[in-house]
Amino acid sequence: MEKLLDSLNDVQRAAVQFCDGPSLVIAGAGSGKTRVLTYKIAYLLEQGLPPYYILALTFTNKASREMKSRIAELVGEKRARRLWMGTFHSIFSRILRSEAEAIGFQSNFTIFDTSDSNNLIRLIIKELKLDDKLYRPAGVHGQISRAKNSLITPKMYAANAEILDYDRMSRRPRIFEIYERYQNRLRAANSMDFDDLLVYTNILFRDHPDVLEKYRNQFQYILVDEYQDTNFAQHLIVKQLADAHHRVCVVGDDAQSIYSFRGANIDNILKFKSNYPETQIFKLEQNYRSTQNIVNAANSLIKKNTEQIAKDVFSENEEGEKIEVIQAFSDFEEGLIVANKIARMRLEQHPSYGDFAILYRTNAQSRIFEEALRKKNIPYRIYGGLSFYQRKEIKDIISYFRLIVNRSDEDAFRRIVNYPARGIGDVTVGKISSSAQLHGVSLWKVLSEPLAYNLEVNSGTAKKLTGFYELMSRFMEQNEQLNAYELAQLVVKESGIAKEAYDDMTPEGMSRAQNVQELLSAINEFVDTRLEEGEENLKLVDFLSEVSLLTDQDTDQGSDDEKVTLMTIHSAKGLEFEHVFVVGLEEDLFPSSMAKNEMRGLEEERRLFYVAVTRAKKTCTITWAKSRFRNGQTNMCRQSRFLTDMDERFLSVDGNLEAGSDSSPVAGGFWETMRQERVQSNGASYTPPSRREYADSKKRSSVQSSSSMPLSKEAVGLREGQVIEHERFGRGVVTAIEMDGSNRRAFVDFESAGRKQLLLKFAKFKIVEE
DNA sequence: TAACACTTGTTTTTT
DNA sequence: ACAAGTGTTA
Repeated sequence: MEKLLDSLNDVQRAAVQFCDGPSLVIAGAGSGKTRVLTYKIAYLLEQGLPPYYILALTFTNKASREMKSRIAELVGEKRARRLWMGTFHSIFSRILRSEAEAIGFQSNFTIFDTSDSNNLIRLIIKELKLDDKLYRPAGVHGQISRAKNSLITPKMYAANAEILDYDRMSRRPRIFEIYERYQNRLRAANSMDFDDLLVYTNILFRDHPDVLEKYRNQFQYILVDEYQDTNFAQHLIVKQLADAHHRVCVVGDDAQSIYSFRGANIDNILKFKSNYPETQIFKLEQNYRSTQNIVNAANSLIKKNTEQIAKDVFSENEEGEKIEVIQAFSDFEEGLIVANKIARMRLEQHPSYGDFAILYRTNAQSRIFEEALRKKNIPYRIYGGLSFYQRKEIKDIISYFRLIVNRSDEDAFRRIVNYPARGIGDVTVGKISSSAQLHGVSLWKVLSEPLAYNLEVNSGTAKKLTGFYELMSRFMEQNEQLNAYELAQLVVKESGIAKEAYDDMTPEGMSRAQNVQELLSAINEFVDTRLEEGEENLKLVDFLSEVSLLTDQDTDQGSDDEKVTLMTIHSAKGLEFEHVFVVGLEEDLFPSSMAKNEMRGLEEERRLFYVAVTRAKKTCTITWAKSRFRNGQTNMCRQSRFLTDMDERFLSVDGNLEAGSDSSPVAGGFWETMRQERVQSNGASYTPPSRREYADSKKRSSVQSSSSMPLSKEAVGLREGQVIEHERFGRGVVTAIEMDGSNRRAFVDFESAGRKQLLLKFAKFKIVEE
């Protein structure tokens, strides 16, 4: 341990060793925050505190997994595993499951994700016969979510004049009714949405002092990472748990608070000390990550914000290159410039592709970079977009699981009662639903005793319903014996999903089939790894409770891959790269048009930009485009105000930084011709493709391999003419490669299996011949 | 009831 | 441009 402490600087060490009271660690970007947290936990363990007395809360699953493995390196796997470490949502869902009865739930409650919530809200809006133009599910859900994050119950909501005024002003005065119904429906379905996990934890602690006492005693030391991103509900949970002993350490950086849209309240960190007057504050100000230039540029940027904790982040690394600011003529050219620069840097120095990251404000920007990179044969990996578990076919299967585990789950019921199609349509479901509402029971209950609830359907429909009922009942019975994987297999087979998926030979169908397969493997892996860790034979309910809190951020992490990383700035938080490109620095994009009107919003955008720049270790390049194709139109753009927020001493700008005056939108047709005629030179000149070619390149761009690239699951280097060996289909020649949304697919003539289309994301094969 | 064409909103970020 | 939701037709 001594040696361990020696590797820390003075402040870090002091922060690690201070364990007797509340502490606030203000951790500037790149200042070794995670290091302090992990060492601190190791230190606590070393002092003799048992691991299960330590509660460590993180913001993402990924962060907690990483920290866990780093702690395991320090103190051994065995002890690390017994820590209570995870996201707020996962830790408290675990606690809620074991205390479920206290708050009137069953421990197998379902967790709704955002789209589940939106669906339910849509349904309620319909039932209330409200205008769905005004009451858009996502908007209403946002409002409800905000209320929940502030621990405002439906009753409080309905009694709060200020909120009601606000709703009336936005011409949606009946949100309070929707909220109440929504909450009742969730409860009736033994379900919680994400926010409920925090709300009910608070209620649990508030109404059950004995339970609170138990966890207070258990969690002798509490650590919270990314404290600047906590919302009121989270803050209060921590406060309640820490109130007795005050042994709580929160770590964060107010300058990196970027989640207020989700209810994060920067005041939590700004006012931590007033909650605990005896708080010790540690400021980690030395940045070990970036060059001086990057740190200085970032500092000059963040200085423009008003609300913040004073700190002086500095770097003792080399001075480094200035931040290059490049203006592109169009979004298309922006992609080319970045791809070219990556290629050039690869030649001149020798960085691995994994050292590069392209960071953007919105996911929609990724595509243009994908295309540019693909043209240059640069391998890349995209994070974000729709997650595996959001795909329809996956959600459908999961819904089977949900209904098996929790028969009150109305949403799941609706989803699968006619999937695969078994002739039970909207009318029938409507009948079941109104009968269920009339009698105050679940849909499943009505289905199980149709006569008792006066369900009137014709005999044909009745037969179909019985069929579905028996099918599900069998699953429910089997669930007692079989483990998650065995049952999942059974469900896929017997429900007819397997048949439907594998019979469908369209490319979409094949991809669906592969997704189903992928899900089964995931479940298998889940059961296997848990088995290895010595846990019981896992049931479907265990898988479900884990999977509902999983996001695409967590699925495939092979970060040291030889691939350029493309992601939003939000998902880049906490990461670092040698060479970072921050792209799309234009007004109304970054800062987003949504945020620019309010001071707070604008400052948050600025912090977001700060986060982006400080991801870079060696070089940072910023680009913007004078025109951009968005929502089916090409628009002229003005350069972002953030560019002039930075001290130019740390920048190297091509052209001038004062934005041009052209801000009027330009019609697409006009712009297309411009595109063809104009050749912009930034060292790299190019001839814009004709409209036709451009469209083609989207659909049918062929990918060539660079031989040094290791063949991964995604088979980045696959190109036409190669011979591959496929797991199921054997040998075949690649005849073409196409893009299909975010998926690439290859057309292959197999020697024995004939012509097939493979989704490269999932296909398992080797390249045998060039 | 299912398949299909049509209309509409969407694009800020995610546990 | 695109996906998702809605309404219309077979």
